[in-house]
Amino acid sequence: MSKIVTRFAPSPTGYIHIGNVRSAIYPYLLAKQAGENGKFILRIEDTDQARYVAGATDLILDTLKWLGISWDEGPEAGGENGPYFQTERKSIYLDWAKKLIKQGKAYADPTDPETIEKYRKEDNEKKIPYLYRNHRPDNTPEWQEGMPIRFKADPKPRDWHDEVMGDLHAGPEVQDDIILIKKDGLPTYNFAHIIDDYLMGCTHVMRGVEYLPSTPNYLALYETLGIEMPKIVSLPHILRPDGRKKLGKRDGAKSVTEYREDGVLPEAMLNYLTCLGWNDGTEQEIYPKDELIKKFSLDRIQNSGARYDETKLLWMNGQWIRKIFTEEGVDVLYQKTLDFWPESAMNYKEEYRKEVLSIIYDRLKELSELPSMTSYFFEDPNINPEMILNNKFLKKLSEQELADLLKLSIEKLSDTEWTEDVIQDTLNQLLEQTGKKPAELFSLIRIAVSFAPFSPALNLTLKVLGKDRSLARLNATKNALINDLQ
RNA sequence: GGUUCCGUCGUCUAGUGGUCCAGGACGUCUGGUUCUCAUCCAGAAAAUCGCGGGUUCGACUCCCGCCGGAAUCACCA
Repeated sequence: MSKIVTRFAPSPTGYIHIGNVRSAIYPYLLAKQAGENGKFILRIEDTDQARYVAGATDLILDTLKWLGISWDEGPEAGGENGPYFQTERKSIYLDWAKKLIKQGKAYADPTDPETIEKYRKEDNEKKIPYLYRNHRPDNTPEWQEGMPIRFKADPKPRDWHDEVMGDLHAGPEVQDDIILIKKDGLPTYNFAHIIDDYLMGCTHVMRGVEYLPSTPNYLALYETLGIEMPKIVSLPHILRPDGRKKLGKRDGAKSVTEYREDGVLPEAMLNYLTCLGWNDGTEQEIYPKDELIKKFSLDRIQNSGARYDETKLLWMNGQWIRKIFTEEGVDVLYQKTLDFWPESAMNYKEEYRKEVLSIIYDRLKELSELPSMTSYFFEDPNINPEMILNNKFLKKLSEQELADLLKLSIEKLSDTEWTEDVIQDTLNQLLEQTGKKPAELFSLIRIAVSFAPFSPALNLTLKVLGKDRSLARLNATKNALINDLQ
């Protein structure tokens, strides 16, 4: 198998959001698929000092780690091709640019921004496309610090192959004298990524389709630099839920870590995002990471944009919660829920929290629902007789009748051995004895004990709650009903 | 405006000339699982395959035109 080196090269301008994580996931998957022959590099493109956000790099690292995406080379990991921050590679780019000047393929540009702006305006007014190469100065000075360096374009028709988009073509009119080195001495993305990808041995350049229009310029650069072109992989956009536009921060694209706080599992996130715009041709929906790595393929990446659908992500999260519980057990799932329990749960033993988790897990879509779903297991609920009296199954019964039913239930349950099976037997006997429908008796007991809109199966709820506490709550509710009567 | 890309159920998608009056999943609706909310199971509705022409015995699949949408045209990445 041939070597595969991919990279994710974010700029530290903020958090990673839903719309752009995929350009980290896909290259990671592809590199891992190659096993020993694969390498995934993380490179920080911090050449824009104006947009630089302190702490953004940590945010990026944190997000990738959470998703389970590890890098073979890059910040923290190190590697033989470092440094991995572009600002620390400043002199490398400058050397390459100077070499190009010497060969007459680039030039120092003394033109001030105002003049450039004027050219642009004039061309716009004349309704001709603005191309800087039409305004190329005749005599260019020796380069000195503080002066940008421009590439001397070699405009001609360009054909290339894109692993996702297929065979592509562009005419000379899109090729221009792009800036290689800015006046602050740092390179532009256009130049830096080409040098870095080459030096780092990248075999694939995976990035969003927004770079597709500038690819002809890159092609020209590869050519004059004498660099073998890596495979180009253009990833279609992830679209806003409400339209066809690409999802960006401006449209409220949530950061990936925001979902961590909501209790979305990284497994589900990775699964959902990978399958948004990619599938293996089968009807499978749920893929663990190792399977994603094994099955991922460039040629099955969709070439049109995909609408982001949070509902499906949440569905998938529910699937993953259940999958982890049934396949790996409570303990594994419990470890993932640690940050989500209500405060009151901390007064209880871990074993108890696990018991609670075992009976409510299949109702969870997001882990953040844990507190509202489980609070009555940890603190006594407020007794609210209205909830019983207005219940659709119970409102035809009188308060007296309800109190009597509770009284009888308390008596029977007091003599019951507290296991789920025996509790169920008792409940069944109660049904027979009272002649009530399950909808009536069970609803009554369930509400009396939880005052929650819903709960797990009654026998399990009682079992986990414990005998003393169940009976105490039943009594309290019964008394409240009786007080109401007087 | 120039350039380029894209176009199958509401959404994500399968489909590479006949097995497709188009399959799966999410969502929606209905029913079932001794109470609730979910889960799970069963079922339903939902795509004249953007439109119009060709090619062909036959097209969602190939060709042309049109329309629609998007991206991009920075000393940002």
